[in-house]
Amino acid sequence: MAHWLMKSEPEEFSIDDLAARGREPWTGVRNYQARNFMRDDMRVGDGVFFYHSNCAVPGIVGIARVASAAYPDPTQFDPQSDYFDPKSTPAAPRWQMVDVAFERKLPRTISLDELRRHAEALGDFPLLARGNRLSVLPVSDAQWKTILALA
DNA sequence: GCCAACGTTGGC
DNA sequence: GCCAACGTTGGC
Repeated sequence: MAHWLMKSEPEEFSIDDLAARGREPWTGVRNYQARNFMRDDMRVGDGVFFYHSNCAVPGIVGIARVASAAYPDPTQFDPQSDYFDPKSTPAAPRWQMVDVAFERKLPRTISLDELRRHAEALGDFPLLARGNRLSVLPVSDAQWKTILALA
């Protein structure tokens, strides 16, 4: 079973929003590397760290699960959507996504700052890499355990 | 709001 | 196929 970290801006969609909805299509990923992780490597049941980005205290706030195989993100075909991609067509969709299901909220936020303080234990963790901007990234078994133990 | 990092676009 | 310009991400 693989593990992942997925970023969301809490003003757009927070862990509380996911808790309220139960399950949510992960729309709006427009980065090929992130898409490829969802399309090629994610499996139903994989664990996901839900990360709040672009906010007062960025960090991991909860646990979710991959709840579907990848399928085309409908927002790419919708001219009204912020995520509309005029170069994409239903016959040849560019962007894929998965559904994500709420599992639990962590008792407290494991902040980016705290994660940095455990950089050594976390080893090669892409979230902590300089200039990292990926919104979907892999988490190793060891990293998953290390981070869960912090909560 | 600033700006560093970095991905994408498009002219050549 | 190079690379400058531009847009976006996301921490601060």
